[in-house]
Amino acid sequence: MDRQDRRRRPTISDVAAAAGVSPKTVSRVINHEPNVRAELVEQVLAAIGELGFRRNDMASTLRSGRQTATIGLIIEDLANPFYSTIAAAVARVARAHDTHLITVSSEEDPELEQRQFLDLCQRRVDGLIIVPAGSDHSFARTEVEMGMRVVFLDRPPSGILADSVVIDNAAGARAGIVDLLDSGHRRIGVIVDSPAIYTARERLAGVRTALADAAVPYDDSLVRVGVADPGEAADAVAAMLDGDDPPTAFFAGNNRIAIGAMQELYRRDDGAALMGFDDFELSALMPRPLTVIAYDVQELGRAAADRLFERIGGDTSWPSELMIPTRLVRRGIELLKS
Amino acid sequence: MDRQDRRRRPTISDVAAAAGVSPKTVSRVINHEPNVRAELVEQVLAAIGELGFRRNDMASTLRSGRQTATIGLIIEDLANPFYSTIAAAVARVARAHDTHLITVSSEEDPELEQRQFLDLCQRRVDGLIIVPAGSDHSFARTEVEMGMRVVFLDRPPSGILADSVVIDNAAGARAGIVDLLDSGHRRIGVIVDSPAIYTARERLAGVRTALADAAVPYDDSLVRVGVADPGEAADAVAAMLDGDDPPTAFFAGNNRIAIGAMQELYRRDDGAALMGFDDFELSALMPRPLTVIAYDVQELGRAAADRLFERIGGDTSWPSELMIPTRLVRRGIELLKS
DNA sequence: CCGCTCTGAGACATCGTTGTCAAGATTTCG
DNA sequence: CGAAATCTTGACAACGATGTCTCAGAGCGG
Repeated sequence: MDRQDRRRRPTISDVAAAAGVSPKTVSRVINHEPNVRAELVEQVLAAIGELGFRRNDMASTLRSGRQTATIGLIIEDLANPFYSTIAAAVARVARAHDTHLITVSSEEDPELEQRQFLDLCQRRVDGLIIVPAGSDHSFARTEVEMGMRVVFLDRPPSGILADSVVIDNAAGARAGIVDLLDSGHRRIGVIVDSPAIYTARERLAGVRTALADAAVPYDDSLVRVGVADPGEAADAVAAMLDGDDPPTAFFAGNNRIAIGAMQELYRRDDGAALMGFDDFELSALMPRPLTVIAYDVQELGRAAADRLFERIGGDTSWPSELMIPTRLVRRGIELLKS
Repeated sequence: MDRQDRRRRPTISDVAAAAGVSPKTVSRVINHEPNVRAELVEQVLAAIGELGFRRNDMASTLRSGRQTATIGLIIEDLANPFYSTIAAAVARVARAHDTHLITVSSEEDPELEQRQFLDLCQRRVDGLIIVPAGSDHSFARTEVEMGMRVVFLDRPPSGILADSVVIDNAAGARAGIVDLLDSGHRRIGVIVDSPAIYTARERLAGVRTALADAAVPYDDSLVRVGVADPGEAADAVAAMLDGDDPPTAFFAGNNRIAIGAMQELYRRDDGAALMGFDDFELSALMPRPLTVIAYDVQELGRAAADRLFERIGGDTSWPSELMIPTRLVRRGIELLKS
């Protein structure tokens, strides 16, 4: 058996010839158009089976001007559970619309993000969901003007007017702080990521609102921004605990920070309360159970995909920003007193 | 601002008109073909920028007969970390080949799997990686004959001759049993999934080989097949422990079984040794650390993608079956003596 | 100054499919 | 029974891009 001799793929014309009809009639049959004699339908179907014909979707799309039934998703890294959960949710919605999903990773590189975006536009996807890596998306403007639908996920767009679906970061952070205040804490150490990051900014804003509402003074020595990894978070916790009038509770602005903070508290066997933001796989299994501001990651992806398909379906209303609510998940804070 | 008036997407002819050249010349410019006067190149590029032209890849592919620079991946469920890890690995390889990846879920439904497969063929992807859900893939034969490259992942194909990349299940299971035997265990309870499943079959075969090599009789009362979930696994463990001459060690054929077995042993505070197959996120954090036969899931995806791109690159050699080795990861079995 | 090669540019056909239109065949119904 | 309505079918062009071919003009040797 010679594995080289691959038959040429039969075209609609080959089928037509085999069935003794015109190409157009074959087209009618494969598209289930009415008004074809039953006998001819049989012949055509037989020829299709015989030859193993399969319509070339690209040619079909080109000619008919129909949608490509493909959408794109640009995320930072598919190996990250946060993003793979989103991808799965988007894929599920896409399938419900008989649409395929092309997922690409931007690897947090704004330049790559832009290349991937334009690439997918060249493929004429019907729409794009993008978790922004860069901070300027004006490059997308031309495409949007020419009909590309774009939904921004987890972070709002900049330099362009478009739909977005984000978590209600401010409200979540606020609720977390309020909960700590309700437990009687007055000195709360706040550790967040760089304010260059949208989510960090929003969460810090929520913290300030909660403190202001409770008339608790905002103490700069109890706030540390720009913390990027667990190690730095641990250091920040240590520094605050070693200061005068140390905090009795900590608010960790994301899960990496929560892990670092937890480690330091655990190491010192310090009983301070800890509130995290972002739930994660292992949070229930940390050395001490961790109470967090959680949200439904699937919902995030689903909502963005739903919005995108509304657009694809013809919705031309003004761009909207949809906020996914957060909820406080309490996990045995009492254990922290041990 | 009227959000309805989306400009028609400019075509190569529009650019040609704007630049005062022929469409072919525009084509030459965007494809970096030689022999175009520098002055004209400038004009064309200016017109492209002006109009926001972006080549229609579908039309380009259709005419030139080039590849679509897209591959497909059919998995069971993207939300499952095993599959998302594979998807990420495949995507990485694809990107290195400037190729996009369409990932679809078969949801373990053989019929859906077939539909998805044919769908992707219609899109003329350059190749497909498939984690088989069904047990007969002869439907793929026609496509393969007509040039579609297909690589089977994690399970070999049936009803068709094609490349596959699988884990060395038999050798892994064998190594696990040998390890238990070396620790002095002679009565080993074996619990595996349904033999209808390739991996379960292979693993059981590996177990038998190891026992035979060590001249340990194969005791039917110590083997339970067709165990599908943790609950059943726990029951199986219980039944064996309650029997005459109970096992001193257990071999769990997959991670769900390991979890169930672990729960039952923990519940009874039974000190029997436990060996799992498949590593998983939490295995280091189980009530007791779990020793497992592990393998590199990323490597699995990477190897399959590499094979696929070899094929796409023109390799027409006889189909191969590549085996990914396993390794034994020991995690404080001594703790089990507690 | 002639014939030659080589370069740069466009005309045209074509990839595989489908929208449009027109023509012949058939049915319907007054 | 004949005109109108309907059904079937195919010819043709076109979607947007590019491969092939042709041709005008530049450059060059003798």
